[in-house]
Amino acid sequence: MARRNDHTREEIQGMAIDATRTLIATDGLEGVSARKVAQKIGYTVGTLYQNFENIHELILHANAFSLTQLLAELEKNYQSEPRPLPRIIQIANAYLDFGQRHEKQWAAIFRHTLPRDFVMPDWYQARIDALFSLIERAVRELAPGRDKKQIQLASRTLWSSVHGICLLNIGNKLYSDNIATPQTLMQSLVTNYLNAWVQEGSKA
Amino acid sequence: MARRNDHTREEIQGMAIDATRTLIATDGLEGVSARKVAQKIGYTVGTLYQNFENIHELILHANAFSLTQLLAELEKNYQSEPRPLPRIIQIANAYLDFGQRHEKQWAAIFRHTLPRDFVMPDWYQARIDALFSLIERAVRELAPGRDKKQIQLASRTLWSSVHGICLLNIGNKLYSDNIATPQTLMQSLVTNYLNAWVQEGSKA
DNA sequence: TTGAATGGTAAACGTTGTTCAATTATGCTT
DNA sequence: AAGCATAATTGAACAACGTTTACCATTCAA
Repeated sequence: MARRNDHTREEIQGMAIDATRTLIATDGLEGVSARKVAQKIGYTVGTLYQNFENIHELILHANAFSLTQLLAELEKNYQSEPRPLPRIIQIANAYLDFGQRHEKQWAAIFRHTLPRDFVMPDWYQARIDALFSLIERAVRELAPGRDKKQIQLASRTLWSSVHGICLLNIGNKLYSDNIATPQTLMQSLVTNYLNAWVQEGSKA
Repeated sequence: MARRNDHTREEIQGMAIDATRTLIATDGLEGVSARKVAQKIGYTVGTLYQNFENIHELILHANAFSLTQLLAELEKNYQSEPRPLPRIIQIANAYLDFGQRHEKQWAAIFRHTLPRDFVMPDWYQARIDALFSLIERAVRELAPGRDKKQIQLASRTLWSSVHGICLLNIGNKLYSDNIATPQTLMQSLVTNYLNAWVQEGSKA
């Protein structure tokens, strides 16, 4: 039954990635398995393993797709707000919002652990870097005077923190007290941190 | 061969938890399996499953142990420094330090995902709460005038952020640029955030 | 038309979590 | 002391997992 549907190698890969994405979206990362993906695209596992090194590569492709989506949404928020500080707040909230709307996908990105010997592909690392450079760009416009090292430091600090808030928001969906919404935490973090950081810079 | 070594139920449980802890310490969370734990304590899987509901309960016990260790170290740093702000910085650094010294254990705590139907036991949640209440206590002493809601908000924000920095530090052990150490990020976060937060409070 | 190369399958291997009937050792009763 | 009930322990089994590979079928080139 070879070449049954005359699917290109690229087509099969695309179908597999799509199938993986929907599996993640419905059942989370744990719901993904080679056999399920294969069955979803009408092939067998063997075929899958001729198109992907292993299942991690497949998941990485699915996650890269989510990262691209995420990046696009953040970029949109970047452009819709010219004032530096509100812009950063907006981006942080968009990040939070994406995590809430696509909880499974977001979790899949950051919970997926690849084996020790697996080297992260360049095309994947590039997407991570793009995320960091977006926020770095926004921070730079907030304080154009600071040197590169300082801006890097601040953006990494800020983004790690933003990420931490998202993480705890998803993990424990608690905060049963309906006052402290994740948005409130985010607001508190970004404004306080950046206000002090800008002040510290103008003092020197 | 029943009751081979006359081990109490409690003894077997303790042995299993210990074995799980060392497995985590050496091979990480992925290195844990029911059969490996059973073999390490000289029993078979069947016995293990008479002492634990499932493997998640076993891992949870191992992680609870790590949490207790962590809490003890943070508490030590709490008492060794009376000034509120340096104290918080010290606790945050101790958190970071613990994550670096016990990387596998730390990762096991926060990467372990329990199945959807699994209800987190009280004795486990209690340890998480203890962590949060420690930092809440420290923040309260920094700004005794603020009301409870505001202190809760600030400590949750702060701790989510501290956690985020730890997380990205462990995940990507990069920061190849030897300038931005995680300690530097931590310092930047805590001082800037808390300085602005204290100021914001005295203004009202 | 034959031969080589490719596409695809199905079965196998070792591992995982989990269950359970069968066996064995113990404590209690007679 | 003998027998019995109870508890502890085993080892095999099950389904699902990632991964490999021998084999078959199809296409293309010569």
